[in-house]
Amino acid sequence: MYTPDDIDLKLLRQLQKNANITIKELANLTNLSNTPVHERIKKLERNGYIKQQVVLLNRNLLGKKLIVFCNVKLKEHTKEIGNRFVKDITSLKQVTECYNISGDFDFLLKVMVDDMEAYQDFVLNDLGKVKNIGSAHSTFVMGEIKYSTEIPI
Amino acid sequence: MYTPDDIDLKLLRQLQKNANITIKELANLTNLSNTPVHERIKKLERNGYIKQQVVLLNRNLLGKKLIVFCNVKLKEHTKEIGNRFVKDITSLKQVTECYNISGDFDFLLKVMVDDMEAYQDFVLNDLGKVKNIGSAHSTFVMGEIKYSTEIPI
DNA sequence: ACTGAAAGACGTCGAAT
DNA sequence: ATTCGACGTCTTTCAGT
Repeated sequence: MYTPDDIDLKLLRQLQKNANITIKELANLTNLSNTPVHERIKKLERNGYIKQQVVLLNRNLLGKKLIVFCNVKLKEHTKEIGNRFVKDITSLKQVTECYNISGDFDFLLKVMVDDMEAYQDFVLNDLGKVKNIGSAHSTFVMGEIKYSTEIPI
Repeated sequence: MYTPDDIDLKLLRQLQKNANITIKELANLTNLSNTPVHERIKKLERNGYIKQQVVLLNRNLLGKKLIVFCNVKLKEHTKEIGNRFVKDITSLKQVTECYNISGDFDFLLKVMVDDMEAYQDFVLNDLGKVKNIGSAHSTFVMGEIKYSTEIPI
């Protein structure tokens, strides 16, 4: 098992802020030359520390004005029913995040849609088709204060 | 104001899945040559549709085993107190997301830490220093079912 | 607005230390 | 494990349609 050292962590911190940065710039920041920087990044990728490289889009410009956190409780808590729910919910593209949580509810969904009408449609046509949902409670996002994909390292 | 057409949307869908894809590959997918693909991407960047290019890291490998959703209610709801809270909370690196929400609480924080001990430390030393918090309720993540940065377009 | 090709920059690899 | 240098590929630009 591979453990990143301080230089690796420095590279990861830079890359999760801006993946466009060139190897040459990273080499300057770490006082190394291209090759070791390149090899370190490849090693971090091979070992699963770097999962993916993506662009982040502006959801408002693309019409996705509404985020809703939807708390869901299942009717029963058997393994089969849980697995089925996970499979169904994962396939819904409006559900960008889903967590199994502690407390009064079983799952927390982050749902991204155009507007309130689209959310109503989501609840009726998408969530409505998912079996064994006992209850659901929606919390509406009025303002996005902070959104970061950075892991605090 | 610029509005993306179907080809632009196709490019955006690809790029938010994988920003490593080459312009040549995107050109093949859209039956275009390099130049228009390159120009379209630059235009989408200039117009703010593409905000950022980042790598996504594996939080578990980096020791961030615990995510907590923390619901916060302020003591008072004046503009000054709200602004101050936003400023304070935004500066905390463990708070990766923060939303102003409807319902019994005012804000929902997504907090990422190593473990329960680190969360206790966060609540006492970081959240504890933020003024005007009336009450806070923590929901612990037991399992991450889905996490995607993709905007559903 | 797109094609095709040319120029330049960058990622990538091998030899050497 | 790092440096240097060379090669190949991709981004980027430009003339032409």
